[in-house]
Amino acid sequence: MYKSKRISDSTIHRLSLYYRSLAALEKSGHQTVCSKELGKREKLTPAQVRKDLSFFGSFGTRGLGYPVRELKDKIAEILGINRTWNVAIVGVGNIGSALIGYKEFQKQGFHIRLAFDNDQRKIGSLHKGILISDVKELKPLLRKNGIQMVIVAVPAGSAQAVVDEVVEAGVKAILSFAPTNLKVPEEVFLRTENMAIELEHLSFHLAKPYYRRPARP
Amino acid sequence: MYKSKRISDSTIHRLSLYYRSLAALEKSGHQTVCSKELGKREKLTPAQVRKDLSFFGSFGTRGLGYPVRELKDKIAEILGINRTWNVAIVGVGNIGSALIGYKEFQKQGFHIRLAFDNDQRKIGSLHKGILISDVKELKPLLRKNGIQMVIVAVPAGSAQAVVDEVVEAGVKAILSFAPTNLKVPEEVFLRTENMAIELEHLSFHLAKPYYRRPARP
DNA sequence: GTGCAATTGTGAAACAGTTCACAAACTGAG
DNA sequence: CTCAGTTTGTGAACTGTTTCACAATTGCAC
Repeated sequence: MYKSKRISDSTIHRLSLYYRSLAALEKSGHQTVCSKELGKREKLTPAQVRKDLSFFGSFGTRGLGYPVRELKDKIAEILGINRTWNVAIVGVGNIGSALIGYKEFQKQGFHIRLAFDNDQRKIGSLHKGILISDVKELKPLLRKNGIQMVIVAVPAGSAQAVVDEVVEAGVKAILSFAPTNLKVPEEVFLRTENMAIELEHLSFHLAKPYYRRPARP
Repeated sequence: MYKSKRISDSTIHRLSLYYRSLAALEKSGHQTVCSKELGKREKLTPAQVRKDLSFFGSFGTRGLGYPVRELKDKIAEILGINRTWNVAIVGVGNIGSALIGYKEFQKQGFHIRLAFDNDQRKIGSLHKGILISDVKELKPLLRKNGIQMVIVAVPAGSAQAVVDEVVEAGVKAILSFAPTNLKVPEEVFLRTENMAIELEHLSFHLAKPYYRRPARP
């Protein structure tokens, strides 16, 4: 039975993985899938799959498994991707520019509606079909366009100032690519992504001598 | 005392955070820092900081704290970023292209030496100072240039084929941005990054009604 | 129908990660 | 040299997550 409880980040992350596997399964014509198969595809134990899903309800049929189409829709609902979201990007440098053109976002219903920069040479120009606005216009434009999520891709030094504006505009979800710590009020959800840290993770594993790889299941 | 043990991903991730805080502290002229201060800067408990560091040795002085410069260097050594790494990027689309120009990599000693694509219009051209090679040349060129890490930024459909080549070339660390599951042999370290999943995480938090935000410390 | 095989949903157990709490070790003042 | 004040390093306790194991259900064959 469904219980309201704190759902862990790892569970949410895995829901996204299940969603992708289910989408693939649906495409290849599967009607149902069991936790064993879904687990195999995502390198997880069947128990993990069942436990994750059980936090949100009971969607399977004993002896048979889960209905692919239905479960996929249910997860979309849980993740809030059964709808579209209005997203803005601040900072049209390397990363920001890449994200504007990133097809996967469109596909999942994340629509990039606005892009901002502080470089006069970029402001007013079209970038992959998006007009780049002056970051000075950030707050009013976010409000006016009903933006719900903002991706911050500016240098570390200017990130906090941008985030403050974004918060003031009433946006409650921010994804930052700035390699710095950011302060946001309690009610705003912030995630920070750092590509360099990902490479450092690789480097740690190559560097040894600390760490031993655990046995695979 | 230093104990060889499986180090958790979270600890490794936090080491990267400490490294950044320490670099900032060094720049601002601090000689020493205590776990309380370091924890405050990264929104972690002092105990967490001390525990993380204790996995690798004992670097502090009781009553005083940690020597900033020394600890920073030590963490660099642990993470393997006290040296340079030769990195190649496969796929010069939105993401790949952004990463080629990403300054933070250079700064941390990750040098992008090669870039590959399968688009004849891109092959042979310079992209932000890097010559784009034909992906058909992948294996020999990785070998010849002593590439130690590869970033895979190709569409989901071609990712496994690329990864197989990369593995055959003897590369032991791969960072993938392809939204798909990849198989690699036991001895190869693979991390998969997926921007869309990050946005789905935001979306989950906005969507409710599942989840209740936990109290902040 | 009945029975067999399959698979879920879920408490309980095991494991992993975090925080506590305190002895040990150091600094600096007097 | 001693003492008060700090802060580390680390077992132990705690908290959270994953895995186990099994009753409860269902599908399907006959």
